[in-house]
Formats: sequence, structure tokens, C-alpha cells
Amino acid sequence: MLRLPKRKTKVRNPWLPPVSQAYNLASSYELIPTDHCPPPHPPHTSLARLPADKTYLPFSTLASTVKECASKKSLLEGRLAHFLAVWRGFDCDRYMGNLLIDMYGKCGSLQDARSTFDKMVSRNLFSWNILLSAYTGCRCGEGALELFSLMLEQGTQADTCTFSNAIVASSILMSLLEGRHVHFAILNEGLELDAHLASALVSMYGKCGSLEDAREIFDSLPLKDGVSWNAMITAYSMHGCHFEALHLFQEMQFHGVKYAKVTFLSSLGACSNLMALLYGMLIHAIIVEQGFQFDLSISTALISMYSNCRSLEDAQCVFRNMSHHDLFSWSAMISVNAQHGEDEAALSLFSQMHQEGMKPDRVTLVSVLTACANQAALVQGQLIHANTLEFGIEFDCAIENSLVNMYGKCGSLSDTKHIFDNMNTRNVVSWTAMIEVQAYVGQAAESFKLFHEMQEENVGPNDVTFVNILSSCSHAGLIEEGCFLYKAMVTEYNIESTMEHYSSMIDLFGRAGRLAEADVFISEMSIEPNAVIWETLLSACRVHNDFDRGKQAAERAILLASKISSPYVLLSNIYSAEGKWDDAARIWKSMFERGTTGSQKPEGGFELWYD
DNA sequence: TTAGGGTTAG
Repeated sequence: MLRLPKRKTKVRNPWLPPVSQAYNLASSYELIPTDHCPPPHPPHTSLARLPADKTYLPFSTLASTVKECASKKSLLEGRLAHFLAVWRGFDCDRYMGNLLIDMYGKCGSLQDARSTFDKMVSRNLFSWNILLSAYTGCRCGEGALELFSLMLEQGTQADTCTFSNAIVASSILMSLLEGRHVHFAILNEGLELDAHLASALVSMYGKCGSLEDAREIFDSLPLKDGVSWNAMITAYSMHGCHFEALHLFQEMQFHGVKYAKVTFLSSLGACSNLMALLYGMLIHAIIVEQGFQFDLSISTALISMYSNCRSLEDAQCVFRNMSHHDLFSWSAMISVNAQHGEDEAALSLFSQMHQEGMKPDRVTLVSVLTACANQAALVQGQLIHANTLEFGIEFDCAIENSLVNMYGKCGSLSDTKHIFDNMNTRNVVSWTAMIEVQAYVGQAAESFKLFHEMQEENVGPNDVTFVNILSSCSHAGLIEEGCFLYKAMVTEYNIESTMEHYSSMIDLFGRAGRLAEADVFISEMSIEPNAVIWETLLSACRVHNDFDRGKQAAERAILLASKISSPYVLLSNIYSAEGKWDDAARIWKSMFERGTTGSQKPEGGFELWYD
């Protein structure tokens, strides 16, 4: 690490008395715990292995060592350099003190940074600013704002760097009030916004939910750099304004601003949310053009984007083309496969990951347990359950929820109950998973009991809880209870009906043969019914021999999803039941003519880009 | 000589 001048005299042992004295001195500065004896040999660092004359290092060499330790985030060597600075008496120097505070901050040791600052004989604006950025760097917003107030109290004049840090501290705390106070102070000082300060303000207002303020500052900037653009794009994506985020992405190119990794990650997130496959592919092309395609986090974001845009094949292609995989990309691909119903592939990826020596974390386990649940792969699920602690993962609510789901779907009710009953904390997902299991095995009474118990324990039901409880009513033929709960969901719990709720209600009426009521329910839906709704009605019509209504439902279902085979089959069954064999044959023929299901994507692929 | 903004992926 250090480049030292060669010494002519040989020093036998560098750790003789003078160093011990320095060590004690360092201990008195709380650099080294006082109960720690001086080491018989120097600590194992590259700095310590250097010749003895390191104890007589010139100031400039020590200063650059401290800087290097800061950039390498090497706390141990940084401490040693501090120790040597104390020994040489350089620690009283303000410049050295500032460097040391910065080093400790960058190495994440806020306590050391603070104690070095507190022991400084003389401080300047740099010292305050460096300590402030140490606080914000360690995401300690409260400490940073306290220091900011202390600084103003002591009459130190703040500059743009100080304010910039105070703004960052407010956004760490997500405190719009604090942020506005600091902004007001900046205006009061009459300071001009530089790029740093402006981006910090844009980001703070964005994080605190005041997009108008963020945009106003962004628009007022005469010269915007990449960071300002990224701050604004991130603000939009954070608040679901995905169109605006993508619009800025385009504008950025128009203004000739260079894209950065962050830009790609947030814009890919926007494409994911909008399910904008074509736009996502366009961004993928730019990523490849600018050489970002080998970045692990960008590749993982691409996998996620393609998966959300329902293009599993493209997600797999990105994964295949990665030079190596980290925990994030493995977990993403396992989760993507599980989400697309490719549970066997998810399990095989998990074992491949294991073979390659990659240890899973809790997120991986949650995904792989979902795959086990969907596959009803009890043995594999049990194996993963048994190895959880061995993977170094402690049981928490999320893992236990996945286990409840897995054992439930695998039909092992006693294991499900055992896990559920022994959980330390149960959230809405835990209760909902348990209600689903009971609904699945047809125990409506049990699911109602759980529904009441969860509320007694102050856990409110969510939209998914209602999907399961309604499905439980439907399976048990409890029409009135189902209608009552649906009404309560909308009026008392203020939960908006989703397509799943509507589908459950149609199923509820349909199973009971109350087809006219189901029809009325569909006509009163607040959203346009999709193919699943019509198909649910169609199956009920087939069971209860209401052929005319069934034909109408089938027509609607086919109109909305012409490539799904089930409505054709059901309609042809209706015609067969009526003895209309020609019509039945006509439907079969049109089903084959129209082809099968599959996602549509533009011609050509990007496999070639990676060659 | 020393400091500051965007942290996004499962």
C-alpha cells in the first residue's frame, strides 16, 4: 500500500518500545480498546508488513495512506494509519484530522469519525462538512441533522455542501418538514443552487412525495447533469408515474445527457410496471449499445422486466447470456420461473445454484418454497425446510408464511397447523395463507373462524384475504354469507373489488345455479369483465344446462381471448349436449384454426447482441 | 491538500 524510501540502516524489530508508546497513546485516544494488550507482532495488514521505518513516515505519505484507506474502505489499515499519525504527532493537524474523519466515515465507523472530530483542537468548515457527510453516508439522518443544528448554533457559516448534506439527511428521514426547513434556510442565505444541491432537493422532494416541488426545481435548473435527470426519473418511478419516468428517459437522450446504470434500472422498472415490452426491448438495445449488458444488476432488472411483460423466454435468454450469476440473479430467475408456473424449472435452477456452491438467502427460499407448493413437491419442501438453518437462515414471518403455503398445498394439514400455531408473529399474509389452506380443503367453518380470529388479533384482512374467504363460501355453497362478506368488503373495509373478487362471486352464484343473478352481477361490475369472468359463467351454464346463456358467455370469452381453448371446448360441449353435432364440429374446427395460447412479441430476438 | 447529489436488481 505504501511506497517508502529505502533506508540504509536496518531496524531489527519495529514493534519495540517507541511503537508500544505510540500504541498506548493511541489507546488513550480510544483508537484501540484499553483492555487490548500491545500486539507481539504487527497486525496482519499490508501496511504492517512494511519495514520498520514506517513509524517515521512523512506527513504526506501518511495523508495519502489515510486517503487510500478511505477509498478502499479498509478500516483496519485506516486505524493503523491513525495510530501512526498519533505516534508522529500529526493527529493535531487539522488537515490530517479531516482526512481521518472522512476515512472513518467511508469505512462505516461513525463512532470513530465522531470521536476524532470531538478531539480536534481546531475545526474548520471542512471538518463539519466531512462529518456531516459521514453521517449521511452511514444513513444516519437524525445524527446529521443534530450536527447541522449544532453547527449553526456555534455560529459556523454553512455553505452549499453543508446544506446539500442536510437535505440528504431530511430525505433519509423521509421528512418533508425538515427538508422544507433546510430549503427555506438555503433561500434565506441567498445561495445559488449548484448541481449537487439541486439534485439533493429534487431527490428529497421526490422521496417525500412532493413531486410538484421536485419538478419545479428540476425545471428551474439551467444546466442539468446526469444526476439531476436520474433523481427526477427515480422520483417519478417511486410514485408510480411510470409514463413520466419513461418520457424523461427519452428527453434525456434528446438533450444528449449520458445514461448511467441508475437510469437504466429505474426506466426498466417503469417498463415492468407498465408491462411495456416493446419499450423495454428498446432500452435493452440501448443498454447493449452502451456496453452495460454485462452488469449483473442491469441483467437482473432485465430478467424482471421481461418476466413482468410476460416474456419468460426473453428473461431466460438474458439469464443464459450472463457471464456469471450472483445470488440476486439466481433468485430472480427462480422466482420468475415460479411466477410463470414453471415450477420444475425453478426447482432445477435451485439445485443447479446449490451445486455451483451458491448459498441461498431468505428471498431465494421463499421463491423455491412457492415452487414446491405449486408442484405439491412435499419431499423437496421438507428437505428445504430441514436445511433452512444450515443455509444460515433464521426462521422469520416470511419464511414461515411460505412453509404454511407449501405444507398446505402439499396437503399436509398437520404440518401447516404446526407451523402456523408456533409462529411468533403472524401478519395478514400468514392469516390469509391459513384461510386459503382451509378453503382449499373445504373447511369453510375453519376459514371463517380464522377470519374472525385475525381481526381479534388486530390484523386487518386485505383484498387477497377476501378472495380466499369468498372462494371458501363458494366451495361450501354459502351464498348468503358470501354476498354479505362481499358487501362488507366494499362498504366496511373499503377494499376495491378486483377481477378475482368478481370471479369468485360469479363462481359463487354459478355453483348454486343462480345464473340470472350472476348475469346481473356481471352487468353491474365497475370494471370491464375479462375472459375469465365469462368462462366462469360459461362453466356454470354448462353444469346447469342453461345453453342460451352459455352460448352468449362463450362468445364473449372467445372475443376477449380467442387463443384460449377452454371456451371453445365448453361451447362445443353445449352444442353436443343439444345434439347439434355440426355446430360442435364447427367450434372445434375454429379452435384449431385460431391456434393456441402464447405471448406475442415482435419478430427477431436479441440473442445475437451477445455474440 | 480535505467535503456534497441519483442506490436502482431477487
